[in-house]
Amino acid sequence: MEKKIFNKFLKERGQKFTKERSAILQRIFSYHGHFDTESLYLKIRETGLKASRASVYRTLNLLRECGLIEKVTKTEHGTIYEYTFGHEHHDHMLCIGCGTIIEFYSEDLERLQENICRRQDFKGVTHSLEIRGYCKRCQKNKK
Amino acid sequence: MEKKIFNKFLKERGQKFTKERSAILQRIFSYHGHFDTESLYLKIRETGLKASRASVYRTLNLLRECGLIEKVTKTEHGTIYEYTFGHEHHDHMLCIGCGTIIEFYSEDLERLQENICRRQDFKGVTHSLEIRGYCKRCQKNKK
DNA sequence: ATTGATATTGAGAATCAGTCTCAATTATGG
DNA sequence: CCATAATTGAGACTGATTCTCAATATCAAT
Ligand SMILES: [Mn+2]
Ligand SMILES: [Mn+2]
Ligand SMILES: [Zn+2]
Ligand SMILES: [Zn+2]
Repeated sequence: MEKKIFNKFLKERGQKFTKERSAILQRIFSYHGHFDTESLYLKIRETGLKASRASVYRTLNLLRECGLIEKVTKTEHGTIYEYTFGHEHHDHMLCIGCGTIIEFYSEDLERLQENICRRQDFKGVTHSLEIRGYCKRCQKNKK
Repeated sequence: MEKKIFNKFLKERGQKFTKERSAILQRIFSYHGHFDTESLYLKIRETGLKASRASVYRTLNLLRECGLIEKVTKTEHGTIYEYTFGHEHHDHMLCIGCGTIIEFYSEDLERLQENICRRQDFKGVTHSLEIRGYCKRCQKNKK
């Protein structure tokens, strides 16, 4: 399914659906969640498939333009992406203690943001809300 | 006022309030808003004061720890900070067209976020909400 | 004011994610 | 199969940020 979408996207731009791009897409699809560029690159090597770092970076940009993945956040160690096709929009809590990412979605929150944009004559396209703090477990460990 | 705070912060850690740190703080204070590291560095040179890039980076980190400034966002061209002391908390809309930053604050939004955290047993410390889209002017220009 | 212990500075080296180069290779429509 | 244009990958490059370390500045105690 996602292959079809990517293929169509590439065709429309006169670009090619190569082995490397296929390998990258396949691996990302296997995550069904968050991943960073370097892990992705290493995972691909591990599994015998091949694609250079350059191709991984290039393909991630294509997949983003195509709408299959999104940047979640930039850490000191690189950009974190997530596979979004077939996943509902959501925002993130990030535990400062252990790095855990909690996903959440609130209809009220989304609606409220739309109202705020309207009030400012701003046409919102995307947004990212990241709440940093301590997860349940890390709160306990601190005591 | 902000000098006093920074000074106290440094003393408590056995650190020194040097000419360079003073120059950097002074310049930041003159912005009363958003700024990026490189502009800050250049501005300091322009005005005859002196501080190396290394000192600017080091001092920005200190000021952040001290709570006088905050990171707003990371762009491809570097980190953007803002002076927060004496300014109320707010979030940002970022125009994809022209780069304009609009600040906004919503009591409802803040309260809603707190509720969401509570529901997940998450202890929120900070958050950043960035809405990307098109400002009033850029919406017009597109037509 | 002098001293001494400690923190800071700055020039340039180092780091590191991400991008670019370009010659060799591959996909694709006909 | 062919021709053409896109892609690949190794390694060079970029640009922001951090690190190194010898020279210098700060400051509390004398
Ligand atoms: Mn997610
Ligand atoms: Mn602001
Ligand atoms: Zn945690
Ligand atoms: Zn605009």
